[in-house]
Amino acid sequence: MKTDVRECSVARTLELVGSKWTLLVVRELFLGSRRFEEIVRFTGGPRDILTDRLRSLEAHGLVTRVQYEQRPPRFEYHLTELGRSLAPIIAAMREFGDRHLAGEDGPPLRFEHSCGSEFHPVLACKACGEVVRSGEVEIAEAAR
Amino acid sequence: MKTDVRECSVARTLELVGSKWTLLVVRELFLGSRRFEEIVRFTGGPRDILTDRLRSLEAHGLVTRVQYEQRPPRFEYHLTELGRSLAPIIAAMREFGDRHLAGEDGPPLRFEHSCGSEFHPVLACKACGEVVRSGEVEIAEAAR
DNA sequence: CCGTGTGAGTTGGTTTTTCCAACGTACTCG
DNA sequence: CGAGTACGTTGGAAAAACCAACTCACACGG
Repeated sequence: MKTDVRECSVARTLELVGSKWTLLVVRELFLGSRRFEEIVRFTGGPRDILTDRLRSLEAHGLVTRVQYEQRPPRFEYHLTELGRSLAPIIAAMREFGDRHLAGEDGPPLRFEHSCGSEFHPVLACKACGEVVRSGEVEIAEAAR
Repeated sequence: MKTDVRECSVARTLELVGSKWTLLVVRELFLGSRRFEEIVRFTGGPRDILTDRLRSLEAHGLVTRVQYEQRPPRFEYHLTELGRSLAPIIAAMREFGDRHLAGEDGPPLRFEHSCGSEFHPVLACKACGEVVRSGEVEIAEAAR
């Protein structure tokens, strides 16, 4: 049996953020959580796994761990520039969830854009600048 | 210890597509694979797990399993409309991978926006429609 | 009509991950 | 002093993933 695994950007990205809890950690950091206890509380993930995910994100340069207190030693987690560039992935998931798996309660956190109104992230097409809705993006070509 | 897990669209989306191999199966279907053996070959995933993922995607209405031959029984997998609306998620992951984890080979997946040009996702503010740059989004209120 | 091949799984057993509760450490506060 | 908080680590159980081999149903070549 020939095994002809496709090397692609999607697979490579999933290697960084594809394991359980990782993207929830990232979401939590986007939502403004900085401390370990917050991440535990708001994701609901096991502490040891979350530790592991944070270390892994750190190792890949998506997150920095900063000591903000020496006595006792306390740390904060921040997304790096690279980590923040995961925003479209989180945004696309939010969009999908909002549209197709909506709960009654709205988004748990409110962001504000510099335009003054509440920020709801959506994906836009870089070429035309238009906001993209589900169904407007199609596969163009199957490059086998 | 209070456990105040955040119910959000990201978490709900991850419940559908967050387990290992699922998004690679979806990518494969976007790339035009239809048959089980193709999915096995191109994702490299274990057959039993891939079976499980396909059943799960089917159960959630993201994929349909169609018999295209009775003797011997053979099946095809197709993304449903709902499944195709995962495109922005896959696109965002591809974009991240292309930009930051690039291999030599170009992007295997080409998406097309309805405007006609190749789709590269960027983040925009839903309210004003403007493309967002880092630092333009602030937390308005922590709704914990 | 026999042996080989293909497609789509299923099975049994091993390995790897995850999960959970409890513990440790290093403080602060009353 | 005792309780509480923050940030983990540990050990063992449970769940998930992995793998090779097997099944079934047929098709095809010799």
